[in-house]
Amino acid sequence: VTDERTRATDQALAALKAHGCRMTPQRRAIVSEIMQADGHIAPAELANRVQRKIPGINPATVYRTLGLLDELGILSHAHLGGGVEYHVARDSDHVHLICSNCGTTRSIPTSEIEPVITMIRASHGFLPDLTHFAIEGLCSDCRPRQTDKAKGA
Amino acid sequence: VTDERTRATDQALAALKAHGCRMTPQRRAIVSEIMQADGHIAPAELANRVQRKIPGINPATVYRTLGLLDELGILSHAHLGGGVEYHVARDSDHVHLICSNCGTTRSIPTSEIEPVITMIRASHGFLPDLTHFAIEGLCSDCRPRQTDKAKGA
DNA sequence: TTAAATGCAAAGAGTTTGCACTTAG
DNA sequence: CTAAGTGCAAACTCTTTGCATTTAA
Repeated sequence: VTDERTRATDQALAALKAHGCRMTPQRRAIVSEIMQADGHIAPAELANRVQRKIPGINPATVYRTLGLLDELGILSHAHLGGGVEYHVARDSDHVHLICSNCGTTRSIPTSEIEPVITMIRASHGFLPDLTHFAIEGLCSDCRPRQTDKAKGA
Repeated sequence: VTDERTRATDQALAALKAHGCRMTPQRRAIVSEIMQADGHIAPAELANRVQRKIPGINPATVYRTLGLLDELGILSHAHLGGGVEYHVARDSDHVHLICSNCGTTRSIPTSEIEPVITMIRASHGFLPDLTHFAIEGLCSDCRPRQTDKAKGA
């Protein structure tokens, strides 16, 4: 896993370079840190983590870098429960299911809900990007059992 | 429509009263205003509207009243694109589709995506509440035509 | 060298909170 | 009367922006 992330970091830095951006220690730290993040991370939290490694770094720099990486298509952002979170763009093919009761988050690959997308597109002409917003609901542990049979009452 | 909303306002006020809350001009204005709102409204926007009618009213009062109504189950909130929005709880059986290109918002009744809910529940044991988060995507106007045939390329 | 990038500090939006004052019941 | 409700002001979180300074190339 470490290797993958190191490589992802290098690729992102290379992409920045290719775009004519300069290579600063701050950017290296920010990019490295977001690659370490497990899936997605809120900007403020990322700023905290980076600051632990590069004490002097300013939140504004983190925000600017995130925005830049988003524009370049290296990162994407999604609206999860607690606000916006960033993630590696190529890792965006999964949907977040958040349990409104216990707060547990699960990810499922977009492919598994492909039929959902097809269905909404067919009936409403709308092509949903289900990765952009989380889906809240009740996980199997928190869901009352009878829901299987009687969903109404 | 006016009648319906007047009645909804009265019902909400009655519910507050039944809960032992006092009836103040501020509350009357806030409840009335949210019933006038078309579907859902952001707290800050609601505060603005109410302030136009009761000039002296304070945003804090609006936020407190919204929280109260949410706790009582009269209102619910959903995470749409621009943050949290409140709506009448009993009007929550629709899903918001937001076009990421033109910003247009459409609502579709939950019943129309019932199969989606069933599907996710069946395959993942997760009972989604699709009304709680918006679904972003491309509307029929903004969606490239070829998407109908070749969705990959 | 020199334009890009950073740090800083201020501003901003949206929301929450403590506390004294007001007012509904 | 008296506790619930309000207004006010301050604080708070997260984020953005202008500008002087630093620094990568």
